[in-house]
Amino acid sequence: MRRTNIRDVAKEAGVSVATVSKALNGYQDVNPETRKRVLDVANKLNYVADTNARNMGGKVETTTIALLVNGLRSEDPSGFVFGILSGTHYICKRRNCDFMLLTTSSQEQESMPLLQLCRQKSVNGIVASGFRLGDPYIDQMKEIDLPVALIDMDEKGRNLYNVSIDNVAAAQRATEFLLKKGHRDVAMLNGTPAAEVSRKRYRGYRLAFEKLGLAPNPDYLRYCDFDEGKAIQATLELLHRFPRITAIFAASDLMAIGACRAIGQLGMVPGTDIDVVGFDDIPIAKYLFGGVSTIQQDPYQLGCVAGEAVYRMLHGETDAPLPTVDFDLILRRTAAP
Amino acid sequence: MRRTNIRDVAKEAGVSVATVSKALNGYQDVNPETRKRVLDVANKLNYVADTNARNMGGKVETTTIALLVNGLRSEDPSGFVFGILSGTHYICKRRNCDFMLLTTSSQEQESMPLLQLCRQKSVNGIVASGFRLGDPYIDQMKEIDLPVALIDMDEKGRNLYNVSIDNVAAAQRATEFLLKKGHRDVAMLNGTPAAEVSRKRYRGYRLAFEKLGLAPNPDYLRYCDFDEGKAIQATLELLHRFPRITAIFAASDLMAIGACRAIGQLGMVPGTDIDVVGFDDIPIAKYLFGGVSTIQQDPYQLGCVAGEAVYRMLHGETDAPLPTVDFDLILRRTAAP
DNA sequence: CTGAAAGCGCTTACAG
DNA sequence: CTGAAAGCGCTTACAG
Repeated sequence: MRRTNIRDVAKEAGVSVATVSKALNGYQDVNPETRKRVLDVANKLNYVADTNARNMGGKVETTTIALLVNGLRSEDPSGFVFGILSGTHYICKRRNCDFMLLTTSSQEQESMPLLQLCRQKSVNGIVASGFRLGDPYIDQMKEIDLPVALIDMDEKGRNLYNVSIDNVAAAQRATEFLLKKGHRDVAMLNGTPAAEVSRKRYRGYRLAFEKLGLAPNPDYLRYCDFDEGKAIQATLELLHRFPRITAIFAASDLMAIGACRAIGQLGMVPGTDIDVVGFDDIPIAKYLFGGVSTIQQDPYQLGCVAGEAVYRMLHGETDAPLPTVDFDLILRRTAAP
Repeated sequence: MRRTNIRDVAKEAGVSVATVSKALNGYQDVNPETRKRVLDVANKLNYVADTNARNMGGKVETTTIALLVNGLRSEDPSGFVFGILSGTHYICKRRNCDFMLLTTSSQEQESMPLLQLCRQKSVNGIVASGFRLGDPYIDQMKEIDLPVALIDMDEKGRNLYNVSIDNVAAAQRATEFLLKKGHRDVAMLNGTPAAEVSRKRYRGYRLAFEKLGLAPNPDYLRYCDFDEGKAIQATLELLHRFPRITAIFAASDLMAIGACRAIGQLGMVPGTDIDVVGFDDIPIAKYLFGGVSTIQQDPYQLGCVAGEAVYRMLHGETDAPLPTVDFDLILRRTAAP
């Protein structure tokens, strides 16, 4: 059962393949009657031009934008990956691009250069998420000829566009809230120095203090790799060693949840005895501990902006500025006003 | 900046393009030395064969499996879509297929036939999710020449494979648990008659009664369209009209959560005054009301099995049976043993 | 073991 | 307005 091709349509319509091609592609130098006939035949025969052949034949080209995720897991409790994915996909659909999901890992990054991967998959531009400082692809993104929108990192390159909320400002806002409430001994549970967002959130935390002529106690900082279990341990240890601590700012909700659990284990109540503010507003945040106070960011919006950035770079529309992605401080039980 | 093609490699290696092609594709009738030289040159030149040309030239073809989601939203609180997606993607990666995400809606289904969509996107097989009885694509799936794995529906077709847990058995198990606890007035909050899973879950609910020589009270059934708000209303109304009801089986966790909220609004406690069992085990289920009892199913596994089914149909491997996707009854606070 | 040539299904200058 | 022909970058019988 051969797939009907342009020759079948041409024969049936009694014209040349060139005319079929032009009619189907909306060229104006085709007799309206001829066009109609061709369109009817094509429809009747259920004809759809072969994408591969199209991409080779002439100038027309379907553009494919890939979402490249580093370290994809089978679960996505924070909804972060899904949000970015659906945002990017939405833009692809609206802009008539193909959407492809590509995943990689540190190991795979070593064995296949980014450029080769993109060519093999016929990808024209990529939205990248989940990368960390030192990942091989990060360097390659700076040099590569394809447009790249990089989420939650801060790297410069010819075709590299950075997409994220203002992590410094967000962390500063969260910390300022705690300081204004009167807290002075505010600990921070951070992710990892390898994550750009961790550096920025630390800067914001620090800035909030500095604006009041204060400085955070360096002993109050712990890296927990965004892991709930590690956050529990770190919190237990912090509160034990430094009983003066009255508030904790965590660079992710999972770590904030860990902190709250630890607080509970010590017989205290988050939001009553120790204030806790997290980051992300993941779906379960509003349900736990009567509600975890947190910085809300919208991954769907990140995905949209990133996708749109890639699309525009692909089409030379670099003038119009893209919207910034906003954030919000959501106050719930674990750190009430 | 032209992309290096096979001719560049041939020239540089001092052989014909035919030889390059064979060497790169692992054909055995190539002198090992020649092969090595070609590989080295290709590597040096960062050469990657153009996928479009490859798919046209000869028999080799990269196969693309698409996940086709009907009614994709920007959020996925149940994690169901993400799970299926990552499962299907995993299989694609393992099987060396391209993974594409396609979405549709009732409206889009009307305007573009499934076959045309698949051809336009050069898709070779599809995993379909989110469809309902009466959707135009459902009928087309039965006839289409591409292999299709359809999740959570029950349709027969030449190239159509159904993937789901045994919804009847799962619903039966949940209901049996409630009956064994002594409940006799067990209400059911169902989704919609248009969803195959709703019909099956109702059958399971019914069967559990019948096995004890009983029958469920038809007045106790409500369709809430998998919506939390509607479940709240339905539960309030049910408990008001039928005070004898002591347990509720909901065909989704969101509806179970709605039921629990309604119970709370009436000054009662889920699991103490009224037992509630849900379905899905979404991420927040374990946190709400001290834990919602529910039927757990693993969407990642569904995605893997569906992807694998498509792959096998694509390669004529229809003999080896695919694993069934299992489920589990998870008992928590809202319906304790 | 190697290569010249045909062919895959399109698009697009170009000639008419 | 229409069509013959070249060309896109590959792969694969086929001949040598």
